[in-house]
Amino acid sequence: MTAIKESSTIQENKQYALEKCPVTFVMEKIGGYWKPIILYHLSTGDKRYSELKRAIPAVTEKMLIQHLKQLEGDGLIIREAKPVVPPFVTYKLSSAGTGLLPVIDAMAAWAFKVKDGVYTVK
Amino acid sequence: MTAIKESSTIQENKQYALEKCPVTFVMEKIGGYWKPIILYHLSTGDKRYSELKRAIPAVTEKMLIQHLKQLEGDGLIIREAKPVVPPFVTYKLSSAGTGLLPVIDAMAAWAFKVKDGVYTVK
DNA sequence: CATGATACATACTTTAGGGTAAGTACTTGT
DNA sequence: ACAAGTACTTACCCTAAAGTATGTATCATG
Repeated sequence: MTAIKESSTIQENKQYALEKCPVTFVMEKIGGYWKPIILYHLSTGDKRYSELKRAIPAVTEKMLIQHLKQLEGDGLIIREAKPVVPPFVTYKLSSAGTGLLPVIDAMAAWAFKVKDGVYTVK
Repeated sequence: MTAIKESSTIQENKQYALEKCPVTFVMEKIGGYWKPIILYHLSTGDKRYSELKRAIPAVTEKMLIQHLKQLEGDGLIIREAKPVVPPFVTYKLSSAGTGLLPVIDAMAAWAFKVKDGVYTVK
């Protein structure tokens, strides 16, 4: 989680967009590169950290926890750690995270329409 | 439109994500900072370039056309230029772009639920 | 006694996206 | 003759997000 410069225009614009545009607000939450994928994997049930890692082989560990932490910080997922060793940590969707599933579904529906040639894209 | 390095891992991962995850495919299309906002403004009807500019005062001209070109290139919007001087250019949603509106709506619905305290986020 | 599995952390580098500032071409209005 | 409005373009800079590489703690097992 990188430090942010409050003075930069990009941050001011971010502010503007967040106030003016609900969509941008959502993008802030699920815009990270691997976030939608993580959310998708959690939509099919709770997963351990290592399960997620194996499910998404292309992501690095740094990116995985970074996004998990952000999603947790944003209240979209819930982390549960059993105080055992070796560690046993599970992640699951919160109600807010579950509420995002219709968004994910709408996106997937559009993408599949594109794939099926209903729309001509790119 | 910046040149991209084909060799970079980020591009490889992009490929992976695009194939594996329909949501990421959508993000690619509407993930630009001002794209959702542009789409939103076009959802209420055709707009001239200058109208969009005035409607979104915080965006710079460079960003505005850059994103308009990308959206046009992706087939989400249609550009119509009348060969007159001063120029008269109109942008409107394509059918693919219109098909994205449910996604936008689902996002907005979620954002408003968060605002109304239905979910606890951040 | 050292290797593997668990779930991370941390220092450093790269890259893509976004922003700034300025210029272009053509015509109408003052 | 000069500013203003139209729709861009182009060269350069800066930053946030992504990636690389390596390290940590604890215990069980061969």
